[in-house]
Amino acid sequence: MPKILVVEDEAAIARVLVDNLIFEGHEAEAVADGAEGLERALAWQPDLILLDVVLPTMDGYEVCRRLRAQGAATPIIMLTARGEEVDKVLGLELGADDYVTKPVGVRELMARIKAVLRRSELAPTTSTVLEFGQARIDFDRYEATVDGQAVHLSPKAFGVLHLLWKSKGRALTRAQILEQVWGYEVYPTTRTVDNHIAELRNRLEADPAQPRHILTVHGVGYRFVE
Amino acid sequence: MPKILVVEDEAAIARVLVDNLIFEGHEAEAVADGAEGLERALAWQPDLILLDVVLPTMDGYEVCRRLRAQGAATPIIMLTARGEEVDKVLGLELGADDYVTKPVGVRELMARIKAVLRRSELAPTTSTVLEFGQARIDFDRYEATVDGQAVHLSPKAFGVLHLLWKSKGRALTRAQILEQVWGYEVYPTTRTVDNHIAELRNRLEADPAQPRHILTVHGVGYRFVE
DNA sequence: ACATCCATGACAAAACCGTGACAACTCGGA
DNA sequence: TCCGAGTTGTCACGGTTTTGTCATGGATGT
Repeated sequence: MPKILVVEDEAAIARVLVDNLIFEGHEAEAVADGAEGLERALAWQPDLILLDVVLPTMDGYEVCRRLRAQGAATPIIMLTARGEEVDKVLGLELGADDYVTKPVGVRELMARIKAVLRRSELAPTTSTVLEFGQARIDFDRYEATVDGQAVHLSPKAFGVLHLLWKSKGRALTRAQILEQVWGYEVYPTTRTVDNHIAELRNRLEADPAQPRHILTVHGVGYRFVE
Repeated sequence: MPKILVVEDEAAIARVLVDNLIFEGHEAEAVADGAEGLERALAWQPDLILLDVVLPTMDGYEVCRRLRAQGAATPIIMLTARGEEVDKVLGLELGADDYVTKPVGVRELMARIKAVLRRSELAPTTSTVLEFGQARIDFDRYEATVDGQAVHLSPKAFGVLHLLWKSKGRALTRAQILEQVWGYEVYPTTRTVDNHIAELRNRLEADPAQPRHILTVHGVGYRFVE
């Protein structure tokens, strides 16, 4: 259950936010000024901070800067009024993870929160090595092995597999795969994708006729499971 | 091509909006009162709703509240007249995604629409996993399990179930189901729907003869309850 | 010039879908 | 309560669409 700290001086908005956060199954707390926000953030160690820019005692930018200076990696979503300078918020200088412009729909805000939380959970997945079954694929080195034996994969095959892996589990249409791997301009037949899928299965699956990882979703496209 | 519903009682404004939306490449429809708006929103499943606050039969706030109560996640842009009490906190609570004050430039409104649509695409889809009884269906992965055992569903079956779920609780006619899942041009017999319902019941219901979730509404169609 | 890669099209295999027929059921009226 | 019209459940069949596979020839880079 993620802990979320709301730093917001308008009581009505703070209440709405906290209520919704709790309804979404988070643990939520609100404080009304900047100094208190900083203190609470350090003491409570929330998983995410919703930080208004305009605050008494210390503005949101400053809170953000000081947190980062302390080495806190907590994701921060800034709440800015429409028309405020937004560029610097996301810059490295401040290190906020996202920002929203008020007024903002609760639904959208909740969605952003989910997105940021998910990203921060997944963050350490910097690994470029995929392993499944007997196969091992290193996308940095463009190397693949099965049972320790090197097998050759074409560049496109690497691309397709990488995309499927990044989208782990989700079914992707052939059009999506083409767009992502081939790029916008080029548009080969969707049948082309099948070819590369076949190559991957033939070279990586134990039984290419009964694939266990590179799966077909009839009428839709393909998906990958580890 | 995103579908956009305009709920606006001033015919002149509604017409301008619809014309512009169509010109921008959207599919657009207008209705002139609140109750009708709610009904159309549920039946047509638009991708975005432009919702006037002042409406006959049911005001915009109420339409918004009821939609959200039904679990609809459709993005909503509220249209308020200048000088009206724009209670943004109230709006926040109701889950509108943006506000626009009339009179508004068409260009600005179109820009907002684009922004909201883009955000809603990027937003992490509010759970694509449906669970009921012993069944679990992941619409992203096109994967279904019962008691943890994988079961196979055809693409159309996924489509039908997804629609019923989005309209949870409400009865849908076979014609509505065909329109949403199959699309405009194609019009198979309504009996075809029964087939896919049968497939769903056979594979997902504990006792297909006594369905507890995928229900028949005699003389109307089908409805789904969790 | 050579090897690799890749897009295309043709064909076979598999999955899916629509249809129609008939049985079972529902509901309202007699 | 019974009956009949209309509605829904079920099933199997055949056509259609989608996918797997392969061979061919063009493109690219060495």
